Amino acid sequence: MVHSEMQTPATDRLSATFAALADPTRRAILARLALGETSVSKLAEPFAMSMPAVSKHLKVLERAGLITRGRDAQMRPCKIEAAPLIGVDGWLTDYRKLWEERLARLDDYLQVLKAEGEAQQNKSKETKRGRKK
Amino acid sequence: MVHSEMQTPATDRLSATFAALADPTRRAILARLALGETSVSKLAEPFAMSMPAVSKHLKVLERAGLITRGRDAQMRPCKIEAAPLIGVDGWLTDYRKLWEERLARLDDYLQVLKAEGEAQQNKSKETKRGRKK
DNA sequence: CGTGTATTTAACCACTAGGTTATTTAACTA
DNA sequence: TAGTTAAATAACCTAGTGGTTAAATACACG
Repeated sequence: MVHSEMQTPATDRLSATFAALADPTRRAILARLALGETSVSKLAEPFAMSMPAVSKHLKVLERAGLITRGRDAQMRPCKIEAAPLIGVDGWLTDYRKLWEERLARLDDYLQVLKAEGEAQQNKSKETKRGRKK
Repeated sequence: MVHSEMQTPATDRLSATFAALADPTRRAILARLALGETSVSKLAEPFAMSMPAVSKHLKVLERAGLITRGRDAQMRPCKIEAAPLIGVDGWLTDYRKLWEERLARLDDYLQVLKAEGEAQQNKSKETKRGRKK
């Protein structure tokens, strides 16, 4: 029962998107591309790294669907694609209430204190440790 | 001549957040924690992996600030933290116009977005050759 | 043709990431 | 004191990532 099976690290779309965005160089490239299509050389200019390194970053972005590449003579103009970002936005939607609720609670703090006995939320409340706040 | 200088992999906050979110197991853990605090064992239950593996995932989430851990007897209840997600939301804001413009132009694009969600479409329409400038 | 330009690919290296099993720490319980 | 439970740490393995330099590919032009 050894570990003869290794799983693919990030095959799904969302994982690929997040992984691609997890690098500051790639995010800078996207920021540049948000202004318009550009060649690879132009993209590489601001960075203190070799062209092959940039080329690899572009490949990661392309495989994540965050950019597409065309052809203009020797140049391969890169264009940003919004679809994966929409995916991130959608994923984030499920968690927005997390901080929006918290802000709302700050506003209604007095009422919360008042309505302490009112049991509207029946989430896991069984761990009764004396946690004073 | 040699390459004895290695760049920081992902020290900044946003990179750490994206890197933490780039794993389906960790996103599942976050989804579970969005419902309320839970112990590590409870978190590990749905996954076909060992506890140390889950523990490592939790450490990644913690270092990204996405969770905090308390203490309740032997258990270390994990709690989701919204701050890094707000950071992602803020970063995304700069790119929202990218697809909102597009939505304004093609309003049936909404249906495409709704219909997909898992489909990886490599549409090769609109590959217009750039011709000479 | 050959030459210059733009970009990718190949081969390599150090380090990281995600998993395992085995061991250790920490806190409750009898 | 020992025993049990919850979780973390240690040591290890394999594959992936981010960078390098050197060579290969693709295209335009004289």
